[in-house]
Amino acid sequence: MPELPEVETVRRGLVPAMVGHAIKHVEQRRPDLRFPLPENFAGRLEGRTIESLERRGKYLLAHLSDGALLLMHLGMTGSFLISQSEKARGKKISRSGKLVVPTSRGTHDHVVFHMSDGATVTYNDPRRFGFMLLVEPEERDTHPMLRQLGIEPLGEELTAAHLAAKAHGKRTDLKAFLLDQRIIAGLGNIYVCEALYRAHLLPTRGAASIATATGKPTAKAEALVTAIRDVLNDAIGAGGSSLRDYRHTDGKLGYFQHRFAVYNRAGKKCPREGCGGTIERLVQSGRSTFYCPRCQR
DNA sequence: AAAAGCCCCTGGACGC
DNA sequence: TGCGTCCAGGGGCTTT
Repeated sequence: MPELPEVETVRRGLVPAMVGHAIKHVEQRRPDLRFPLPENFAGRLEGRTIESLERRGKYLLAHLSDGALLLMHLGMTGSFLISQSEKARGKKISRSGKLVVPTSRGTHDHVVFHMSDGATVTYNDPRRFGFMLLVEPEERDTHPMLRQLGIEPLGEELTAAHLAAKAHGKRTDLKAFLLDQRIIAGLGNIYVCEALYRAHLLPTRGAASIATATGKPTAKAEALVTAIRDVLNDAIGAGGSSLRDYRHTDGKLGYFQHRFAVYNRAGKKCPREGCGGTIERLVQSGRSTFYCPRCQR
């Protein structure tokens, strides 16, 4: 799933098709994703224009012209595909007289947005861990799904001092700390592994070890902040990672997975020049961690 | 209050 | 070819 770089890539892909355009029609093909879709979902969207599309952590927030917010999360396997409607590209009729639907309809296409400019935006999600909710404008920061979110890692709030202050006194290991969306919003299993590798820090070390006894940042906290920013920016620059069913809004793949140093590379050589170590896998709080035991301390 | 498990769901990879 | 097992980018909820 989509972590911050993938969600940001999706957001950028959706903007031309959705922002500034009205939602003409919504096809809702099942009553629920992870949660039930909102009451009268299509009716509350149709006729509204999407004024902007924001990302907050791993969430997407579409600001609608009536003030409402369409809150969307991709879960593990959610993706959007943009295509042109039959009308916009001209209906194709086969010799038998049947309408040929230009876009193949996947079995897990759950919601289809038909936009006023002729684009269709299809939400596909095999595991249905994703969700869509409608949120009142004043709930932008207080809705239960958003209230607890921590800082944006690409904003100015991510500093060594901030991280150290949050880590001070924590009993968890550093990996669980970074995965906690209440601390930093948007990091997931891949980019936490990659950031820890870049910062030369063991995922199993205590979170509090990036701070002094009084909660001040150490050099480790500085290295971690730099590593987090760099890995996220590199991944966004590469269009995110495409693992399994994850795709861009245009159906193309993201290429960052070719640059994973540790994620999913157990048994392979550490890519660092002259290291010669082997990437190992371990399980922390039920999830795979990949790291280089020679580079990371 | 914080931390650790369990669970939601589908599908792909792998072993037999 | 078929079946069983394990694993997967997340996160809410329940239990300790």
